[in-house]
Amino acid sequence: MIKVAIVDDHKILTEGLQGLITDSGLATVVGIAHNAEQCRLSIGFWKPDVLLLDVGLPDISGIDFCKELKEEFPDIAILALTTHDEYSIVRQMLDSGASGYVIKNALPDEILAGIEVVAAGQTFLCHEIDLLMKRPPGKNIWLTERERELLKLISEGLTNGEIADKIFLSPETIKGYRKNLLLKLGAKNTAVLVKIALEQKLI
Amino acid sequence: MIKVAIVDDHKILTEGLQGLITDSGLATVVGIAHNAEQCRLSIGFWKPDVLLLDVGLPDISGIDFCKELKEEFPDIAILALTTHDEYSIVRQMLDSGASGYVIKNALPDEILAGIEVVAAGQTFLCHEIDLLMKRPPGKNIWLTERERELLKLISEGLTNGEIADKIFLSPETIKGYRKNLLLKLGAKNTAVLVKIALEQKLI
DNA sequence: CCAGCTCACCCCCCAAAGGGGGTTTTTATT
DNA sequence: AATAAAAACCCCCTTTGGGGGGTGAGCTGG
Repeated sequence: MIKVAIVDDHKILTEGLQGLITDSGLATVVGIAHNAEQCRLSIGFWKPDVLLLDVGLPDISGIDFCKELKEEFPDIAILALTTHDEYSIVRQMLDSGASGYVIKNALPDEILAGIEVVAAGQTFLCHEIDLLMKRPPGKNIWLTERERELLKLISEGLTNGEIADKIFLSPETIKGYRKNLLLKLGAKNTAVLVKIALEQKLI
Repeated sequence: MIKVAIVDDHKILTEGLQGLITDSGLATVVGIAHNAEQCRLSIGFWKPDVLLLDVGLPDISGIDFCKELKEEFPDIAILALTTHDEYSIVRQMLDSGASGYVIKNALPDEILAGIEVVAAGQTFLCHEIDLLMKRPPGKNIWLTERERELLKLISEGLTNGEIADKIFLSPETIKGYRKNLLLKLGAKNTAVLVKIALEQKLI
């Protein structure tokens, strides 16, 4: 029997999930946490095979928490369970060591299928996310470290000069990055740039 | 016995909720819909006393749907159930006729309490939202129709001149609005303005 | 009735952003 | 060894934005 632990701050959802998983006969729920801290304290006792992990935790980003868990417990398969359907989030979760990704409005069966597949050591994406990840390249935006950093500072309202001072680069360089970001995201100006950045959760 | 219907696209959550409500003995679940269209078709048969309504429906905005339902069925008490904890969303839901507002990570008991209170014709806000709404004025941002319109156009990348042409005002007037928005939202420039607008869900 | 708000309008001035064109060096990946 | 991509840098020129002032009409609620 597959041992599953759930980390999600929506109490109603975790209860629903627990019922769903238990009734399926596929797995047992060995533990539930409503934030990362609770999970850290208990996961050693639970010893789950699969961890259902929400991305929007109250205390820390699910992406960072996934990285952290994978370092300490590389044998636990992590299945992301979240509302976010943006390429950037999915990619970051998978890069952080998640074995699968299921969105919350998927069919209950998909979650069970996901648990089964990742427990077997394979990768699982729910239908909608699978389609998303397979879109023609260019449709899904991906930025470099530097670009993401710049985008963050721009969205915080820093001017080219201020950014230059902060990260010890020439203002002309910042200008270059800015132009490139406008091009990459297909934005007409800073307003649209910030809008797309937030909508696509690039920062 | 209070008759409750649920409209939410998260199937796992609706199942969990159904169990929770049924087990409480407080109410019965007379129907579940996963989008607005399903709800429209069935609500006449269900005749619920209380409708649990998600704000993030796949087909239409929960705010608009709430307005629509309240016009056709003014006797049904609507209890918003959502992840959003932004002032603007709460206020718009209440203005649209919702009798209560509960966030999804509230305790299950709060949802039951909410159902009971709104069924009795009163207003209910879960603890967190109650605190939010009672913050000192000025802390919660509220914009006029015009300001929201301008903010939307700005975030779509239109320049003052383009906006002026579009809504038949002088570019200088648009400039005035822009200055005022920066002041009201405490933004340093357009980048921050758009960021706050999206974060606070003002548009 | 008048204080307070919204909406609309106007001026000047300079800093910042955006469009156009470039170059070089480092660092992966094949 | 060759290619490609990322990272850093540079100049010119025009448009847009943001800071500082200000005006007046119209509506509303104490």
